[in-house]
Amino acid sequence: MPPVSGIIDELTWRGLIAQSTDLDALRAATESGPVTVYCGFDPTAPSLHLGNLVQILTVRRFQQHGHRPLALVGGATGLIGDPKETGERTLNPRDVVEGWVARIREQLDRFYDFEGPNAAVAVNNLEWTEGVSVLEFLRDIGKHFSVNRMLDREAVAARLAGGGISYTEFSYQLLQSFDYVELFRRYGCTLQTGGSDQWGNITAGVDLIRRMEGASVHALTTPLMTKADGTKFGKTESGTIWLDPDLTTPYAFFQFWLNSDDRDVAQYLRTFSFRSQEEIETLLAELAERPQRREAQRALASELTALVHGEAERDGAEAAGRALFGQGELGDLPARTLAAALTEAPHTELAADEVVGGLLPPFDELFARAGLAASKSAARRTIDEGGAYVNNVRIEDPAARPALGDLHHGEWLVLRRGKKAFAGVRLGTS
RNA sequence: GGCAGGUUGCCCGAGCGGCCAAUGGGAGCGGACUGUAAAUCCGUCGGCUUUGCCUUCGAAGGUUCGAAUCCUUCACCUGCCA
Repeated sequence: MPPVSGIIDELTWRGLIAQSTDLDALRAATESGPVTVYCGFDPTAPSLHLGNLVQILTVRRFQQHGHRPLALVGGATGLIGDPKETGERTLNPRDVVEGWVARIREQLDRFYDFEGPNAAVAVNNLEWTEGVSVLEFLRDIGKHFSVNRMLDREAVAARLAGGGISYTEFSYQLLQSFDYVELFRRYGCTLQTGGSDQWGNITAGVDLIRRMEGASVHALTTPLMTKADGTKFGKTESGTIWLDPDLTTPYAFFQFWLNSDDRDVAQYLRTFSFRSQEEIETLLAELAERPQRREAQRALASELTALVHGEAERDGAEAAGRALFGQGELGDLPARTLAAALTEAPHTELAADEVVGGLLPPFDELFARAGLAASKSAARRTIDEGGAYVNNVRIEDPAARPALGDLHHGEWLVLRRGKKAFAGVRLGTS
C-alpha cells in the first residue's frame, strides 16, 4: 500500500503549487485517506505536448501517494473550445475530435496506473453532456452562473476588448464546471488540478458544487513554466514538442531536454523528474561544479525520454546522439546504430536509378531533399557559408556529387548542417 | 460625412520612374569562441536549369522603352475636423 500522506509537501518543494483553495483543508483531506483527483485534457490536437505533461505528472504524483486519478479527455469541451486571448478558435469536425480523443486517451495510459487499489479511471465528458437538453442545462446549470463574474476572466476580458467572443466559447466555463459536478457525483472527486490559466474554470466548478451539492471541494493549480531566455516553454524553432513519437521523434525529445539552459534545469528537474529531493540536489550541485558536463541535463533527458517513450526508445535516442555527436569515426559505428540514429533524424531515400556513373545527386539537392535546407538555394548558401558537412567532413562545392564509396555500410550518407542538425540519405536497395 | 496620410520581404521600417530582389534594425540560419550552453564578434538571409532567368513591394487595370516608385478604381488601416 503506497503512502497516502505527503503529496502537498512534495508539490510544495517541487514548486508546483501556484494557487489553491484552502491548502490546509486540502492537506488534511489528502492525509486522511485517498482523494479522487481529476485534470482534464481537451482534444485540440492529435497529441498532448510538454505543457500538458506538467499536469499529467502532477496527477501521477498524486497517484503515487495513493490517491485516485480520473483521466478525463474532453470529448465534449473539445468540441466547444476554451477561449484563448488571441481570438476565436475554429471548430474542429466531430469525427476529427473523436479521433483525437482516442489518441489522447491512449497516451494517458502510459502515465497513470489503471490497476490496483487506487486505479485510475478513464472518463470522457461527452458521456454526461451529450444527453443533457438545452433547457435542462440552462435551468439547472446556467442559473448558477453570473455573467458579470464570467466577464472578469482574463481571456474573456481580452476578447471583449479585442475581436469579440462567440457565445459558444463563452459557455466553455459552464461545461467545465458541470464536469466537476458530475465527477463529484459519480466518483466522489474532490480535487481538480490544472495550469494556473485554469484557475477561473476550476473555481467556477468548486462554486457550482457548493451550490448544487452543498459540498466543499478543492482546486489546485501549477505555475506557468517559464524559461530564462523569456521564450515559451515546450517549443523549439521547429515547433511544439509533442508526446507522440510520430510528431516529435524520441531523438528530438531527448535532445530538447539535453539542450536545456543551465538556468532552467532546476525548475525542470523539480517539475518533471521523479527523483528524490536529495538526488535532484546532487545533480544540481554537479551542474554548478562542472557545467560543461551537463550531467543534470543528461539525467533529465534520459529519465523523461524513458518515461514518455519507453526505455528502448530512450536507449536508441541516446545512442543516436552519441553516434552523431561523438568524436569517433561514423564508419566505425555498427550499421544498426547508424541506421537507428539516422531514421530518428529527418532522412530521404534515393532510388537506385538516381545513381549515375557511380555518383549520387549533388550536395545541394541532397541537403534540400533531406530537409536540412528549405530550398536548393538555401542549401548552396549553407554550403558556401561553410556550415555543411557530409560524413562529418565539411563540404565546399554545392554541385559536387558524393560517390557510392562514400556511403557507410553501402547505404547511408550522414548530412549535417551546423552543429546539431543531422539528416540521413539512404540508398534504396531496389 | 469632410480633410490628410498610410498598406513594402518572417516582424519593424527606408525607398518615391531606370544603378531595386529592394538601405537599416530585429528574428532566423551559418562561422569563430564553447559545454550539442549563455554572451560576444563575423557572415548570411525570395526561387531556379545561377555570369543569367523567374516571381515579389495591399488587389485589379493603365501610362511608359522601363514602375515598389506616376494615373484610375477597389479593399483595409490611421490622424485631424464634424
